[in-house]
This record gives sequence, C-alpha cells and structure tokens, in this order.
Amino acid sequence: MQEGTFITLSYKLGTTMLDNKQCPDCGRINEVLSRVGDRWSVLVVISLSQYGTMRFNEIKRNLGISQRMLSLTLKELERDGLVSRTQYPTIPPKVEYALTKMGESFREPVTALGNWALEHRAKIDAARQAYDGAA
Amino acid sequence: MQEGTFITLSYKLGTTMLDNKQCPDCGRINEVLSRVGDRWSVLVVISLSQYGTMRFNEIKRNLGISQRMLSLTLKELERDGLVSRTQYPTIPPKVEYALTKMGESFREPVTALGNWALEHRAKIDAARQAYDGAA
DNA sequence: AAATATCGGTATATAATAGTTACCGTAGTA
DNA sequence: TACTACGGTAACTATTATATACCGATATTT
Repeated sequence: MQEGTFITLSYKLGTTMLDNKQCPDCGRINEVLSRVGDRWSVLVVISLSQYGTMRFNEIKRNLGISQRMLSLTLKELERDGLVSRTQYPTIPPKVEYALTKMGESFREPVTALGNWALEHRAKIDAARQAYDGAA
Repeated sequence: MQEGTFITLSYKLGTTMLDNKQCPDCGRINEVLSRVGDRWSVLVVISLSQYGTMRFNEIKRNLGISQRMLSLTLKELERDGLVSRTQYPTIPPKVEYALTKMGESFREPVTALGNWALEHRAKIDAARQAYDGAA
C-alpha cells in the first residue's frame, strides 16, 4: 500500500509538474509559427530582404517555388502585414512585392535561422549518415 | 526593330539578373529548413531548452502534440543530431530526450524566432483583421 | 501570318504530409 | 476485474503541398 502510494505520487509529480503549464508560450508561438514559420514564407522573406523590391516571377524563379504556392504564400504574408503589394495596370501586368516595417523586423530572426542552417548543414548531413549507417 | 530590341534587353535584364543565381543560399537553406524548420521540431527544441531533459509523454502533454507526430519528430531530430535519446529498460519503459550540443546551438536562433512571434502576435492579428475587413 | 513567350495569377487534379484512432505488452492500482 | 501509465507502431482519414493546364493581352520569333 505505502509502496504503491509512493509510486503513484512520483508518477503524479512527474506528470503534473509540466501538465497544466501546457508550455505557457508554446500555444501562442505555435499559432504564429503556423502562419509565418513555414518554409516558403521564410524563404520569401529572405529573398525580399536580400534583393529588396521584387516582382512575382522574379521571386518564383529565384526560389524555384510553384506559382500557386508563391501566390498563396504572398497573399498570407500580405494579410499578416509582413509584405506589401503594389500592382501596375500595365500589359503585361507588373506587381511588386516588398517587406513592410514588420517584415523587416522579421528579417533579423529569420536570417539568424538561415545562417544557422547554412553553418550546420554539413554537420547535419554527417549526423544523418552516421545514424543511417548504424541501422 | 530598335525599340523592340531595347525592350527585349530590359526584359532579359529584369529576368536574368536573378535567374541563374537561383538564390545561391536558398537551395541549401531550403534543405535544412525542410528538416528542422517545421513547427513541431521548433517547439520540441524550445521545450527541451526550457525544461532540460524530458520524457516522451512529458513533451507530449506539454506541447499538445499527437503521439505519432512526436515520435516522428523526435526520431528526425535524433537522426539530425539535435536530440539525444536514452532509454531505460524498466517497466513501464522510460525514455529521456535532451538537446545535444548542436541542439543547444539551435536554441538561440529558434528562441529569437519564438520571441519575435510572441512580440508581434498582436500586430499580426490586427493586420489580419484589417485585411479581412477591407475585403 | 502563325506560333510562341511573357506577365501574374486561378482551377483542377494528384502526391505527400499531418493528424486521429486503435492497439501492443507489462506492471501497478482501484 | 477493470483501468491506468509507459513509449511507441499500424492503419486510416483529413489536410496541405506540388504539378499541370489554362486565362487575356501583348511582344517577339519564325
């Protein structure tokens, strides 16, 4: 009885410690990341921050993204206030995209992430090979 | 003829400038981000960096992630060398996850991104409402 | 003159991924 | 006896990403 009770307590301790916290910020971070944290959004922001104002097909060719995905991604980024859209009613049509102020502020954490990715690419590849080889 | 030629040049200039660069780094960034850049990987790293070593179901409850997705995410993170896995052959089984050195180094850019997300959540929501209201 | 390419997209269909539900074996608890 | 917890896996469904084809108006190429 006592032994059992003790184990129960340790279980409860082990679980409830973090249980009701539910990662206080994770829910909110989750929300925002699910909007602006996807691969294409990040890459579009990187492109715009590197080259400044760009046209639709410039970004498309630059990233190797499909038209549909770029269209959707840009629409979302505009909706979230990270990218501004300016269209000129010429023929052929011309639409320019640029980062807003908030988009610029997103640049810093995003380029930090991009740099980390570049710096650790080799290490990650090595780790993968080691892991796959061990199996 | 001359006019046409000129316009052709401007087209070619407009497109080829960025065309063959193909975003020199974007390809590689793309690769890495498609592995470690997804929502759950980011959130798992944040959790582990906040609480240190954690057990499987602790992370699960903490993030509100499904068992399957957590299992897959942890396996990938382990394969990429960001997370270490230690299992104790007890009953019930006990498996502990922690960040590796490289996982720790990932923490910095990731928390920067997380902080940005938290700081700009309200602004993004406002931008969305404005955008939706205008339509 | 006819065919083709450009611009910035959208509509449709298909492939890939995320998420849900159910289950496993072993032991403890009510 | 029935139920819980642990760390998963298998099968299925829902969502999302990607590929393909097309749009209307003009410019270029053949």
